[in-house]
Amino acid sequence: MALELRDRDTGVYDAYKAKPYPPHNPEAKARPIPLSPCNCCAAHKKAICASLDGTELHRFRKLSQVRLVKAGQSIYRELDPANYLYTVVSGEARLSSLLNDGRRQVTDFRACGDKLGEHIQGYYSANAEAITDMIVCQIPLPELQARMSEMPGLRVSLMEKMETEINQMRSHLMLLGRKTPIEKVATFLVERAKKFESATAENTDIGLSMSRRDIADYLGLTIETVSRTLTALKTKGVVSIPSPDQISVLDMMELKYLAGIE
Amino acid sequence: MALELRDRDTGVYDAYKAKPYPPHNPEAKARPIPLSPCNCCAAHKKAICASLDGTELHRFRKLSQVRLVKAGQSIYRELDPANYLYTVVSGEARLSSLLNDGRRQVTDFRACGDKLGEHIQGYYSANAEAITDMIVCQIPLPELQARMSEMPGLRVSLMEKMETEINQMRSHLMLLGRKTPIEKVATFLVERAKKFESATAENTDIGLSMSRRDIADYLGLTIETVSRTLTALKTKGVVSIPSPDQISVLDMMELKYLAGIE
DNA sequence: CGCCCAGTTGATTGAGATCAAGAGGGGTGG
DNA sequence: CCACCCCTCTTGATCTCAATCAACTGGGCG
Repeated sequence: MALELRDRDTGVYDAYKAKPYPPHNPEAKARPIPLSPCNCCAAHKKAICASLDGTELHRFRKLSQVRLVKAGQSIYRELDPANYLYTVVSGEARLSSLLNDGRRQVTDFRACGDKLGEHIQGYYSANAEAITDMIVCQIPLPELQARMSEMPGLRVSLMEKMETEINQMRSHLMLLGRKTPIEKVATFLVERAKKFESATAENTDIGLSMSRRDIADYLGLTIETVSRTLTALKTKGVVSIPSPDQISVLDMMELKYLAGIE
Repeated sequence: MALELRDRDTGVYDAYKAKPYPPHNPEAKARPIPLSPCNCCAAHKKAICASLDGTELHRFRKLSQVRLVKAGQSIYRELDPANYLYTVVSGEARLSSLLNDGRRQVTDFRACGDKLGEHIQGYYSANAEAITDMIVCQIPLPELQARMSEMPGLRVSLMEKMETEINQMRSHLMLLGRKTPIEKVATFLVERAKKFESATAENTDIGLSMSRRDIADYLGLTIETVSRTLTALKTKGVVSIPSPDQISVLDMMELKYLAGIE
């Protein structure tokens, strides 16, 4: 019968065992940075602290710490005690979960203004790793709780972030469950172009800070399929690929069509 | 080349076109029910209103309406203006999204005490349909907003619901992106057993209110694969299937193992 | 200079989708 | 009450596309 209850120890996913993801390195994970005011922070306007002003912001700033995380380092791991809520100031992070045998699902990429630190019952519910050098701003969770009681706006803006997150996850579920590889890759490129379009004036160049493996694990594909699909898009004249981490969209309409615009 | 940019109009998903999902029926969608106190509501302890007491609860009750929705009817549709937040009192609902060509992703099933009504910028972000006869409690969103400002506990418990939701969605992403059909079905059964175990004393009977198509669209599979996988589990002696909507778990340890306990 | 690793490309395989047919069960109407 | 239909679920046969296996390329770095 085609559909057997295959033993999961038979090495189906040997590729993952052969090349494990880099180990956790808690000591080296973060470097403190001197205090500087929030209102000149690159992430301030997009982050939860945007809802604060004047003295509130100042008090909030004193509770938080800015840290540098180098590319490849872990910010926190699944099942670590959750001590902080993080805001990405610069750089990009990858959120992921693992199965016992090493299969990985990347659940999101987080950039400037995004938060990090989803947790459940006091423990982080995913792995967060820097995929570029990063600056993050961390605030201890107990302090945040206290601040939220005093400043309802803080809780409101955190809730809004969560609503956005839920809606993004919903389309990600659709992507993983029902889209074809071409639709997946096209959707990924369109979303990425959208996320960063405000930054770069009018060009549709997309920077990929993450590896093909990261993209594959985000889209529920293999690296080979991601690579082949990008080549197919290039062949069709929809994109050009100056370098592996640089995609230039030549035909955004077509790309959106291929993405299956919802 | 195997990986072509296939035209999405070529009828790949004809099965969906041939049997469209039932149309929306806004008039018949809900029937008001006489007022009764919240503290005898089946969902009260699990729902967001659990954080209220005494006069607060009474005021809250007067703002909300209880309605009966028959199996198969729509509660709201994606892109409808979002007017209410719902709490499921009894029965079960299905949340889903559609692609243009009819492919469907079921994002969640909601039962007693769960909320309904995720929205973005004033519009519902998914379809909610009753899969059994249901009783739901609806509160107008503007009223809820106002109440939340006065009663912070309400906002806190709504946030907690959202956190739970995000964590469930994360494991759903892992399931859709990286799990095999057996793992998907086993996970679904384990989760379902967990969700309803408190209700039924000690037996591990699982009631399936939803069709095979619903399960397939939830797990990112076809109905055939769901059916075959259930049969495989039965053949292996892990479950018995007294009737299509009734699963009895004979070996919960094995089922959890097959689910790839995260 | 040559190693190493990420990415690409090619060949083959196999799991799950698709296509097709049969079984069971509930509801309706004669 | 039974016969028929309809619809869902199951089971079987076949096919296809993405995974797997494998080889090659090129750029960065010691």
